[in-house]
Amino acid sequence: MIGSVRTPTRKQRELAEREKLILDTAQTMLHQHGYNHLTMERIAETVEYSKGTIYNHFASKEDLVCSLCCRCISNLIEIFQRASQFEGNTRERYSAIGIGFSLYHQLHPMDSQNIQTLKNNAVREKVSKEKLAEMESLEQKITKIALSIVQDAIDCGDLNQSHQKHASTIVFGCWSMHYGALLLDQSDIPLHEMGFSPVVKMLWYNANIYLDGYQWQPLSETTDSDKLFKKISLALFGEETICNTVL
Amino acid sequence: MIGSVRTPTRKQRELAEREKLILDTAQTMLHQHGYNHLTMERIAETVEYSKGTIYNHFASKEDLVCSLCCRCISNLIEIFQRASQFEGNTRERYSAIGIGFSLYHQLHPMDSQNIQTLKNNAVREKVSKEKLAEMESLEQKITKIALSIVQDAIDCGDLNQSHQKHASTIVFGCWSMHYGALLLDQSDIPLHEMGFSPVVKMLWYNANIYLDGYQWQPLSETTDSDKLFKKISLALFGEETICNTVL
DNA sequence: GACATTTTTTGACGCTTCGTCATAATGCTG
DNA sequence: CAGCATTATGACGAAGCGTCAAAAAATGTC
Repeated sequence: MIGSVRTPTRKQRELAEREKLILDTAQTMLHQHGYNHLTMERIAETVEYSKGTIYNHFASKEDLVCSLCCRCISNLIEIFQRASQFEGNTRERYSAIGIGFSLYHQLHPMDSQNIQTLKNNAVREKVSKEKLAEMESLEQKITKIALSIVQDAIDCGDLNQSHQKHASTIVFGCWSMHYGALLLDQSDIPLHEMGFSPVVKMLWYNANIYLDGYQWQPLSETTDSDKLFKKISLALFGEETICNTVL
Repeated sequence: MIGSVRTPTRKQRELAEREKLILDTAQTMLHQHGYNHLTMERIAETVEYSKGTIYNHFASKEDLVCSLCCRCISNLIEIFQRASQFEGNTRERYSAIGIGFSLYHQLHPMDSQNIQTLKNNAVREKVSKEKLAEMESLEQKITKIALSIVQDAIDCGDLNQSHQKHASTIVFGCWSMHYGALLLDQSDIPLHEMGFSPVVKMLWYNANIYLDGYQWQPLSETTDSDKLFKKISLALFGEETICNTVL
């Protein structure tokens, strides 16, 4: 085990590479043919290793999918980090997180479905303790980013001091609202037919109302919301996003 | 096919009874041993019919689970109907829906998980078109109840006329917030360890803030929220609920 | 380079479960 | 009760998961 910690040995690099290959392959298969068509056999065939080798990397099919899920959450975390560093007041920075979440799911619906898959009990039951812990620690990172912005807002007076004890409740409110909206969007409920507007749009509107409810300054009345939305999404995702996003 | 429409024949009654028996059995097994331990074989054994007979009732395992889910949603609809008839102003009636939702999931977490199971793609993919349509039509009923209260509020002035065009957005906001909160609660994320309050409590608080954001009269400042919560939960679920519910 | 030892890979195999369908059992009618 | 129609049965084929003894490759030693 020479140099096993300091620098990755050639072997370790090869292993990591293969793991990536397996994950990439699985992701593609998942995207193209759905969960039920994703089998360990087929993955093995495609990456040209045997099933046993795949099982050297992942304890079960569910573990593999959980790893995919972790990658997706990591991507989301990067967006959250960019968002929290958005140049603007605390309300804008907090909004940036919401928009980041919302647009990530619009731009990468498949990733978003992966994450959702791991909420299912049947799947979850079969994931190893370790992988599950890995995923949960990632999820906690996300809330920490959000919470730190709320704290900034309280510290600088954009949010009234009296809300100090509700800081985590504010985070939970936005989190649940966004998460729920995403899931409703993802499920086959025909929202449009039922008279609902596009989800990204409703979310942006509702998040503003909600933060106004907390009197988080500056209130949305005093702001050009549409312009702000565009500015933030540009900052987070760059030019091409704007074209694809309806608001 | 004599009398097949007018009165249910003995045969039809027997069929319906057996269907109920199968569903009850499946539900119990699901509650006690989880999704992965629920097999058609085991259900058949327990109800003392053969597998083939089970398949005469349900096209697939997923169809069966979807039927379970429909029963759960029906239960929820009943609660929503009671809530919408709560004696009080429009804001209280709307709140009653939210509380009904929230407490239903607290009191029947297993039912709530059943519903959630059907959001999973792997499961959904295998449900027959018909069953899926049945479920979606139930889900639409729920939103209609909510929407009608929002409309009442606009008509009577509790909500400003200017929100007319956002009526469905208000419904969506509450729906997503509650739905998301429930799912976060259900997943194994250790909310308490992470510093969050009990979900029912946070939901009630956040829903009030959200509706305040829309200026839905009377605002929560002018109300004893705790008392209202207890009054509504008593009206919806009766005495025993109060003991089990922390707020 | 030849041989021994350790590590990794392989795919055949056992097991579980789904869903089907030919056959058996049961019910109904004249 | 005989013949037809409906319903129930469980053996069976197919698919997929995860294992493990054996084969192959890599590594170490002289």
